[in-house]
Amino acid sequence: MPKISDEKRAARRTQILEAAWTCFQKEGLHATTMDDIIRASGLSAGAVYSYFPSKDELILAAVTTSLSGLTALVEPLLRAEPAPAPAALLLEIAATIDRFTAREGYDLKRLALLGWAEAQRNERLRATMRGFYLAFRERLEQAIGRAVEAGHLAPDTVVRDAAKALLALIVGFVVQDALLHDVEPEELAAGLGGLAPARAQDRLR
Amino acid sequence: MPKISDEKRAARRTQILEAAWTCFQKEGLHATTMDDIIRASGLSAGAVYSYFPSKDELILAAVTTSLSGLTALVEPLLRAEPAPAPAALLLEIAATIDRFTAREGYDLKRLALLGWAEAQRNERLRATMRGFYLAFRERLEQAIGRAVEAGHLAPDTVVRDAAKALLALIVGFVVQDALLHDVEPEELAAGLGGLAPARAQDRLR
Amino acid sequence: MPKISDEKRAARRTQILEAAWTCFQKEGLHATTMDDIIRASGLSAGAVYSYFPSKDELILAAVTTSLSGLTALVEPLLRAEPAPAPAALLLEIAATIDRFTAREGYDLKRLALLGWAEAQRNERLRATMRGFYLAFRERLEQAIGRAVEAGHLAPDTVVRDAAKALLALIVGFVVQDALLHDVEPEELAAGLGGLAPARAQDRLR
Amino acid sequence: MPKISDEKRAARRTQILEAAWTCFQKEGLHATTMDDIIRASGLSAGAVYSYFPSKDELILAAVTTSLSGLTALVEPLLRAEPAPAPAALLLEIAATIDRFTAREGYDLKRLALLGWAEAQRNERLRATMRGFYLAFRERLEQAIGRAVEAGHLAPDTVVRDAAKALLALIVGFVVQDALLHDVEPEELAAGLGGLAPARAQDRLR
DNA sequence: GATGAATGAGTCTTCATTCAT
DNA sequence: AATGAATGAAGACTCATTCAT
Repeated sequence: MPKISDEKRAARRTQILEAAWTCFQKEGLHATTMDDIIRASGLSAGAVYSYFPSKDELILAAVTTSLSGLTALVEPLLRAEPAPAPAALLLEIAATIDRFTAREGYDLKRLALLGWAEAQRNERLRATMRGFYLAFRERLEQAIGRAVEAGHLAPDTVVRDAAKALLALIVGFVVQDALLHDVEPEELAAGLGGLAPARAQDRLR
Repeated sequence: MPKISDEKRAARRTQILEAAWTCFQKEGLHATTMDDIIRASGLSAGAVYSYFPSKDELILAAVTTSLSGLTALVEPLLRAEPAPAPAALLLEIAATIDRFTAREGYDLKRLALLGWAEAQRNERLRATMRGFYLAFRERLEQAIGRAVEAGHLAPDTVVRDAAKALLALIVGFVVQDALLHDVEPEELAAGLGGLAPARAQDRLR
Repeated sequence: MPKISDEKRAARRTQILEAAWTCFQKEGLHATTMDDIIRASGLSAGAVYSYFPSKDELILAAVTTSLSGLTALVEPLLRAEPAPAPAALLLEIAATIDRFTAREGYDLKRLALLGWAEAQRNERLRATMRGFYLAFRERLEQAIGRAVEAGHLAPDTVVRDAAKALLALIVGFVVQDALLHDVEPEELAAGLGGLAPARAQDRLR
Repeated sequence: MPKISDEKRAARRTQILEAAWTCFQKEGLHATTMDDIIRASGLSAGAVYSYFPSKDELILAAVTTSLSGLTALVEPLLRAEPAPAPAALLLEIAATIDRFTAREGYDLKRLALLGWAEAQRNERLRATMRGFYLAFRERLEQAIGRAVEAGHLAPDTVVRDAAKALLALIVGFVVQDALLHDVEPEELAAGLGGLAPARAQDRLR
């Protein structure tokens, strides 16, 4: 019988995670010290360590949680009926990321950049992100398949390739906006439309 | 006269930079210690510090140099005559990045991810990268303008938006391949073609 | 509750300060490394740094504390009733400094010399010492004023000038004894008496 | 047969010494790096090291030279005929120090403070300074003896004690002015006069 | 003789983590 | 269970001195 209830434990976890999240995107993953997080969380060092055994674990949890949150938000868009055209889907997803990002104190885009960099040297983080992005791309593939069925795309579309391009557009939007702060979801979607070949013979393959 | 010749100075600089470059992408920017770089360069601490006054400066130089190298490689593609269609241009650029990356010991994609993350908290790096990407996007705009003139794209194409989308595709390719290692330039280009709307009314705007 | 009591905190602070004090006068301010002080204090690096955020701060604290200690000792002499003649006051002050200095392990005179040198390039230390010496000289002025009233000195004595001369004698005693180790308070006081002009016309002004 | 003449060698030595002197009093003995001195001297590292084998040697030479320069200046005052009263002598010496100090770029007082501090841990410097101050005090004794003979002081004056007091006044003036910047030679001399006992029974001994 | 690039031991300081209370 | 003081291994950087050219 734990002295504190499970709900309280979960609340504490969230409290710490949000503190970490805030610190991470303000200072970066490495420049953030455990002391920063401890102070921001309002708990003691011991308390924080009883929830997360190491800084790496905290990083992993922060990134994973934020990824999950994003998934939950984007998922409905992928299921939308009737199936949207890719440009419309891109618009919705980018706009959702923007909205999510705008939440006070949290900048998902920044955290994404930090996570990608960290994944280069953190085995577990890399595996986790890999899994997430593969799953996400699969969902994109399905959505594109439905767009083909809906007649938005040509029947001979290679959905796997199209999903890769669409994922590139999405993460590329995140990077570009994080660095340049001048990309609107609408511009991106319009831009994709603009890149469509005017002549059939210009289509590759 | 122990005053070292300019070439020798430049050679030493490159020697250090390559050591840093290698270490950075193997370990990440922060996990790499100056001692790592010093040992990898084969010089002494003092010598390294006489060429680069701080680790930050070394990071900046490493990222800047790699960015410049890439620019030099991509530039000819942007000038190609006759103007290529966007998908073809994307293919060429992605393939060039791949080839550049494949150079022994250097993985440009990784370094790019690390640089973006670092730019979040390094003022000077951010400014430098910002300048680079803005300039690069402008070149993309010009190339797209020429593609319009060549009849590859519709006359009413908003080149600015199209350039944003194209840049997103390129950096998105870098991220996706760095994380998933399963994206080929050809697939990306084909995917872009596949995303082209089958029906006119699906084009945004 | 590992929250340490205030007394314990103060005791630790003193412990570190005494370690620093000892090291400083044995090795000088700059030749003393933080590691010397850390080892002498019996604590860890982190512990020492949690009490004093930098070496400079430790130097400042060491000098300030020793200055305060001296002030506390000398203050009663300045208030003595009836007001002593200057030579007697000088004797008492010098003897007090000697006694303070003789405390095991601490040589106030040495620390004073080191502090003066350091004050040349440490802004805050300079300001602190300046404040201390100005206040001390003011107290000397008051004591001299009372000596005039007591009839020890001529009514037309310029107390401000006399205080400057008296302060010079005191700090000059410190320097001379630190360098030559052959000056007794009694000799100094007698010497001041001996310097008194035998003829009225020899008095300046 | 040396490649460069003796005069040139001496000139180089002076050039280095003056550079060192300037740096030392601007930055302090320890904060001054050999590189500072090397750059200020306009010579190469090797050249400087061929004249002074170590930084300590340079410190010793700088202090010694400045002490000698001062001696040369003060010596005539000590020989003055007819023998001056102590207050007058003090005035002259303090004024000379002030004038010497005012020479562009050189602040003898600062250097004196730095030298005293350094002497605490530099055996050779300590010995050198000790010798200088002992000799200087002896010269003061002689001057005071002559003041007694001239009738400025009482015949029973203990010249040795009086010399100690006079030396204290002089070095105390240096310290006080270096720290507070508000002591004029005239005030000091007048102050000494003011401290003379109004009543015979106040004289110690 | 002269040069100044190179050396590398040594400095101050930080910070993830632990554990006595 | 909780606290936060303490640990100590590293890390970035400096600088007196040397020596190949």
